[in-house]
Parts: sequence; structure tokens; C-alpha cells
Amino acid sequence: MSNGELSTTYNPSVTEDKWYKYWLENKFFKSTPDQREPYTIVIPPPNVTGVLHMGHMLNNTIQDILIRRARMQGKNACWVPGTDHASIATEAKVVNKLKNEGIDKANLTRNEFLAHAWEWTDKHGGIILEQLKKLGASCDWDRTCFTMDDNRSKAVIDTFVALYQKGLIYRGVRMVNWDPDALTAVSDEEVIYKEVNSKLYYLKYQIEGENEFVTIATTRPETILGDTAVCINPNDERFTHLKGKRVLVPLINRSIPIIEDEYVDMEFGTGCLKITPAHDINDYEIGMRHNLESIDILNDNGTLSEAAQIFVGKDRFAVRKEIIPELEKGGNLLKLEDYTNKVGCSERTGAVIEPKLSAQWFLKMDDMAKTALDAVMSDEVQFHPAKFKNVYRHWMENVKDWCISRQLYWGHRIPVYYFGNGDYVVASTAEEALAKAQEKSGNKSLSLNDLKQDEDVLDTWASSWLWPISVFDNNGELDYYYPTSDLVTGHDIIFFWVARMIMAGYEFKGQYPFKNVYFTGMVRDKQGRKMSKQLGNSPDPLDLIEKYGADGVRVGMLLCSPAGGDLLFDESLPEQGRNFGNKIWNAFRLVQGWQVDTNIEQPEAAKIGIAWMNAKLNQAVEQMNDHFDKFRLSDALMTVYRLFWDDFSSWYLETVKPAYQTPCDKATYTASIEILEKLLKLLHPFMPFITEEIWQHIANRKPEQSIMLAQWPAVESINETLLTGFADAQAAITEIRTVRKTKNIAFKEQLPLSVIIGNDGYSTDFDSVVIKLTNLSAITVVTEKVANAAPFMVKTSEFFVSLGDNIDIEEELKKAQEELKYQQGFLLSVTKKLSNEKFVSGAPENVVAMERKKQADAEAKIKSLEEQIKAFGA
RNA sequence: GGGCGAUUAGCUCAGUUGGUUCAGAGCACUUGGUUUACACCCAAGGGGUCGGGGGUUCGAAUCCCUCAUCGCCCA
Repeated sequence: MSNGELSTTYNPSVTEDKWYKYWLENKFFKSTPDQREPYTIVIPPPNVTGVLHMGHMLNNTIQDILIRRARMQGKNACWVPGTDHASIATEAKVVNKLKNEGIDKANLTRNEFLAHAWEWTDKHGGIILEQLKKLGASCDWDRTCFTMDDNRSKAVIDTFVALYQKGLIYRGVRMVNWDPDALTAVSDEEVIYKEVNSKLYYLKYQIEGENEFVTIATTRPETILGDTAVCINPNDERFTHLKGKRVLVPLINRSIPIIEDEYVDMEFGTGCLKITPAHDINDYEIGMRHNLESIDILNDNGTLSEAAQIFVGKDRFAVRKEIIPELEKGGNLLKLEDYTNKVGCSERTGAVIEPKLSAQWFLKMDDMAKTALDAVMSDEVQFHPAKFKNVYRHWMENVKDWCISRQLYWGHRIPVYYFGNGDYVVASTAEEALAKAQEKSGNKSLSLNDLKQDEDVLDTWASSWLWPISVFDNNGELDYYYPTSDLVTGHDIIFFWVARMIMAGYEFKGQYPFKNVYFTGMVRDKQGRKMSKQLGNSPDPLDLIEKYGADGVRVGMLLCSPAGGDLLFDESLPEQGRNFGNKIWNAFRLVQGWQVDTNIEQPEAAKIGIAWMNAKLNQAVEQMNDHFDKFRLSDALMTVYRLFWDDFSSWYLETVKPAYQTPCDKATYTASIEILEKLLKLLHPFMPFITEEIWQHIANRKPEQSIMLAQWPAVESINETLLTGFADAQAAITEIRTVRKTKNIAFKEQLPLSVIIGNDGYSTDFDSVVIKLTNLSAITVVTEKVANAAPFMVKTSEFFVSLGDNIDIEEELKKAQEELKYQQGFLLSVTKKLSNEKFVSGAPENVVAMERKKQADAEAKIKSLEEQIKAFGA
């Protein structure tokens, strides 16, 4: 095949789909338990509501790199894909969709609503997974799981029952974060605090039986209707006279006590605090301490309830406006101040969260949290980067019981069954529940109709936390694949998900769920803004793939992704990835275009080039392995990037390539192909498509010979002497090129080079390479300085490019003098160091030896430069 | 308000136990280039008091203190 048949630019769009299909058809992604060591990743299941965004691209690129490398290392690589039902987000989407169709959720039964939700899920739920295929994700698709499919649901329900029986789940009335739009409690982690400009209202409460007032400050004047006390700090001398008295709530004239609690900040507002236990978490706690009544003035939808007495049925924000003129009329409004405070909003619906007292199910966290904390602090589970251990510890040490119930339809229904008088049983199925209920009540005539299942569903994370366990069948698979190897996820869900999976792992399997957690950063735009639909600053990943190829995008993602740090994405990155693909493509085109002539001998330069390239390759594999072990994936990529671009393309290929239209010897051709194949293997985890494309061009391969299944290169011994000698030759080559450039000497014009070999040696072994790459007529070893030449030094060896009439004495003299000055300064600092007795006695031997060598080298250079300057006639 | 982390070249970031390779990489930039694999390219360059100040040490980007700025998490 001549390279005329291959396009000069690589075109990903014609190869990527082809190879993905090929891999799928040959079931290369499939994993079943066998004798090999397993390497397992469970995907962080994307929401069924979502579409692929840049965060997924990053996350899944990383997982695919890890899984492909593990596969090439001969491990049984298993990447389990799946999706998450995302109860509140999905329910909100479905409610919205129904609203647009004129259907009100309130008019639907649970089952009718669920039918709509399932329809929605079936239609949209798999979109992301399909999109991941475009990225090249090598998931075992036969294992695709959904958090609400039968097996996963059973696991969640059984877990609830087991934890309940262990006494870890309890029902309690607690202050929860209430989302008045979604009509459900949400977890602390689902509340986003936003800074808003609001007002601080100063309100006067009349002291009962007196004509005196106390003033309190609040941002939420409508909540006064739920006040059950006014609180002062017992140490506040301004209010000593108020102790033991009562005040009247404005407008409704309810008499409430003045209580004392050190919680009150004497500096803030007026130093008097109104207490509304039903609608503020701190007030609730004070209320508990002082046995205060809680008056819940809000309905679930955020309107005022009968308990408020006035404004009943009006939304809390409307009341906040309307109550002000009333207070003013009653003489209760002292003043208004502008104020910025943070308001909690629902992550899902955006609604302002209302702290609300509510009966919910809770899971005790203390013991589980302790085990999970120890696991991470002792590095039994390793975090990458480790800085997240701190964040994790802080949360774990302050963990609160987990509110696991949600007032929604979409999710796993709580397996609690009530029968008569609020009594209940907990069981996996209604039938079991009935049996338990009959026993508990002693009433054998109870029937299924007498049981009423709890209306609520479980928090989505109550299924996600089981994910590394529940995705495997318990028929031996779980034992083989669990614990999994690595987890790759965003650091934003360290508490939601990672912490809880670790808890679940120890609680249910007695072992960690994964050995390593790789935290990715958040993908931001060039200006550091989070990517969002509202801002419109997020590129569509599929458009990017279309434009730059999946390989290009993968490389682009990785180029800007240090572990855990946010990454500033911009299109120059996938562009760089695409360019790299093109570089690889053209290097291949060059090699495969060579005509092989078995009769010609291998040139010396080629022989050296091959030996050197192999040494470089081994060195790079060693470095890459180290980077992979430490989860420094962008460094691993950069290592192979430079190996391919700089060492292979710019140095190796230039060294070995035959002159234009001349054939290549057999040995060089074969070695070049072997080297290229190794490089492709090292690149494969990062760029699966182009590597397979070229791999298949190189030879006719059977399916089982796919590069996907090839062995990751082993590290062979590295010839250090060769690397050093070649590096010296490279330094000389660069110097010669500079001479050509500054003197405007065309490459075609041959030049003679002379060398005086210095005391640390210059190996003439590499002369053939130097001659070829700089087009020299000859290299001559001399003992005297050469006149009319441009001099330069590599280490202590002196080189002379003879220039004849091209020489500019003035300029060379100036250069030499500058260099002399620098070397003298350098020598001075080294000498100073060496004459410091403390340094010589205190520093390690090798460091001192190094300094002595620097000294000797500098002295040699100075001597040489001085002679040179003399020769120039100065 | 509490905690955590960061600050290194124009930009994004490495820099592992203080000491060869310690001031680096990629991109960007400058200059030159149709040397037929690649202009999605080649070659050669310029560029940083390692946020400020203080300290420990023979030696600090690295350890300690302090100030400044920014970011994140929690309340």
C-alpha cells in the first residue's frame, strides 16, 4: 500500500463508529468471573433525567482510561454501567411535563403518576448511556443496571428492613428542609444557600401589662405569627429588667414568655431574638431547651395555615409584604434596614426551603460514620488527591442522622405497613408484613386490606449507596468483583454518595466498596464559571466529538484535568487533542510508506536511533506506570504525548528515515514498526479509536488481536549510557542548528564540524546521527581550537562549526565574553558553597561531590573561554 | 461566623522525603522555514525575586509564623 491511499489528515468520523461496533460485536467489553485478577469500576450512575454534559465526559473518559489499561495489563476488567432514578429531579420533570399537558399531579393516583414516570424514564433514561458509546466507553453493557429495576429495588427494601431490625432506623419528628414546591423533605446536601438582598425588620413587641416595648430584628416578619417566646442573653445587662416578664405578639396579641439563653448574640440586631420553634432550626433547639410550644403556621405548600390566625391561605412571601402595613398601623414597626443574608434553596426545584417540623424516617449514622471515617483516615480506602480526606473527616465527625424519607411517588416505597392505631410493622413484602402484623396484634383475622403502606419513598441515595454491591448478582459474582477497584467521581458528591457507599460497604459486606477514589474537579469555562445551561457556556459534548473526534476530546479533557482541581475548559484543548491524533496518523503514514529493500545494509544512524528509542520507550513506560499508580493521569498522558511527538517523531523518525525516494533496509523498517506498535499500546487507553485504526492498518489481525486486548508493554532494562550520550548529541545538534539559523546558512549547504573532547567525554558513537540531522560534511576530533569557526560547548567538550568567510569575529568575541562572565559568577557561587565548612560536613556526600564537579566543569569552561577570547585577538 | 485549600512564565498547571536532573511542562508568544509524513507542521528563541514580610537551616518553591488576595465546603 502506498501512502497515497491514506489521507494526509486523520479523519476520526470514518473510523470511530466502525471500531466501536467491532469491539461490541466481538464482546470485548464483556466480563465474566474467571481465574484472572478482577479490576472493577462501577459507573457513577447518571440521572435518567440528564443528557451528557462535560462533567460526564471527563468522568467517563477517566474511567475508560483506567479500565482499558487494566484490561491490557491482563486483568479481568469489568466496568458496570447504569442509571439512577433521581427521585426528586425526575419527579419534578415529570410533574412539569404533565403540567404542560394540562394534567395536575394532584389529580392522579400514585399508580397513574408512576405510569407516566416510567414512560418518561423508558424514553429518556438510556440517552446518556448511548452518548457514552460515542466517547468510546468500554462498559460491559450487558450489565446495565437501573436503581429502580427489580434487583436493585429488592436490595434497597431488604436493606431497610435489616437496618430497622438492627435498630438503626427510627421514625422521628424533626426539623427538616421542606421544599414547598416539590412537597417533600430534602437532605441538607440538597439545599443550596444563595446570597440575597433582603431587609431586616425591627419590630416592637409590647410588654404585657406595661406600656413598654422590646424590639427584635427579623428578616421574616410573617413568622411572628408562630412566635412562642422572645429570648435575651442572660448576661445582657440592658435587658435585666425584662427577666420573667411576658410580651404580646403584634397583631394577634398572643402572650409569650421572655426567656434567657446564651445562644443570643448580644451584638446582632437589637440583642433580642424572637423564637419560632416550628420554622427555624436554631429556634427549634432553643424551644426544646425551654419546653416551648411549636406553632406551625405554614401549610405544606408554603401558604399560611389556620394556626397563623390571620392571612390564612396566602403564600408566605405575599404575607411578608402584606404584614408590613399592618404592623405599621399598629405601631409595631420601628425601622427597616437593607440586609444581605443567605437563603436556602432546593437544588432540584429552586424553591426557597422552609425549615419545617415533620415526621420522617431517619437512619442512625454514628457507628457507620466512625467505621467509614477510620477506613479513609487509615488509607484502607485511598482518596486521590488526599486533600479530600480533611473534608471527609470534617463531615464525618459532625454527621447527623440521615433523613431517608421523601414525600414523593417516584422512588422505592418505604416498606412500613400500618394497621390500626398507628401501629406498624416493617417487612420486605406485603405478605410478610401481614404475617408480622397478625402476630404483633394477635389478630389472626387481619387481611392485606387492613394494612396501609407508608406513603413516602426513600431518598435516592438510599439506593445509590448500595450501588457497588447491588449491581452484582449474589451467585458468586459479588464475591469475585467486590470490593471494586477504583471509583471515579466529582468531589461535589463526596458526602451524598462516596461517604455513604463506604458506610454501606462495611455495614453490609464488612469490607470497603472500592480501594481508590479518584475525585475529579468541576468542569468550568475559560473564565472559571461553572458550566450551565442558563449561561449557555457549556459546549455540547457530541458536537465536540463530531468536530474533534472522540480521541481528540478525550485528550483535551485530560490535558486540563489535574486530579481534584477544577478544570477550565476551552476548545483549544480538544483541538490540541485532534492535532495530536493527526501527528500520530502522519508518523504512521511515513513509516508504512517506506519501500523495503532487503539488500541494503542498515545505516549506522538508524542502528543507534533504534537502540536509543527503545531506551526512551522503556523509560517512558516506567514513568507512565508510576503516574498511573498515583492516579496522575494527565501526567501519564503528557509522558506519552512527548514521547510520541518529540522523541519518536522529531528525533527518532528523522534519524532513521531514508532519503527521499530511497528504500529502507529491512531491520530498520521492522524495528520501526515494533516501536510504533508499542507506542500505540501506550496511547490506547487515552485514544482508543485511532490506535485501533492504525493497529489494524499495520497488519491483518484477527479479532482477538485487537489492540484493546494487547499486552501493556513491560519495562525492560534501560541503557542509561546510551541516553546520556544521545542527549549530548542532541545538544550539539541544537547548537549547530542555531549556528545555521543565526548565520543564515541553508540546510543544503554542508558544514564541517570539529570537536575537542572534554574531560567528561564526548562519544563519537553518535557522529552518524549528528551528521545526518545537521547535514555535516564530517566531524573531526582535534586538539587545537579551530579558527574562523562558531564555537559552542556541550558539557566540557568544545565544538567548532567552520564558517570560512561567514565568521563575524566581533560577534563571537562578544558571545564568548558574556559566557565567560556568567561562568565566573557561577564558579564564585559554587566555590563559596564549598568553602563553607558546615556545608561540606553537613550535606550528603553526593551533593558535595556534585558541587565539586560543577566547580571543575566551570573551571574548565573558563579556561577554554579565555583561550578562545585570546585567539579572537582580544 | 467555623473549617479547608490555594497563590510558581501571558494562560492552565507539575514540582513526590528540604540538596544532582530545581526553577519545569503544555498552550500562547517571537523569529525563520514549501528540508514531500504532518502548516492540525518543522526549527530556533524570549519569558518567572516561586503572592508580600519574617524565621528555622550549611542550604527553602518545598518546613514554621504572619499579612494579603482568591476559591471551596459547612453554619
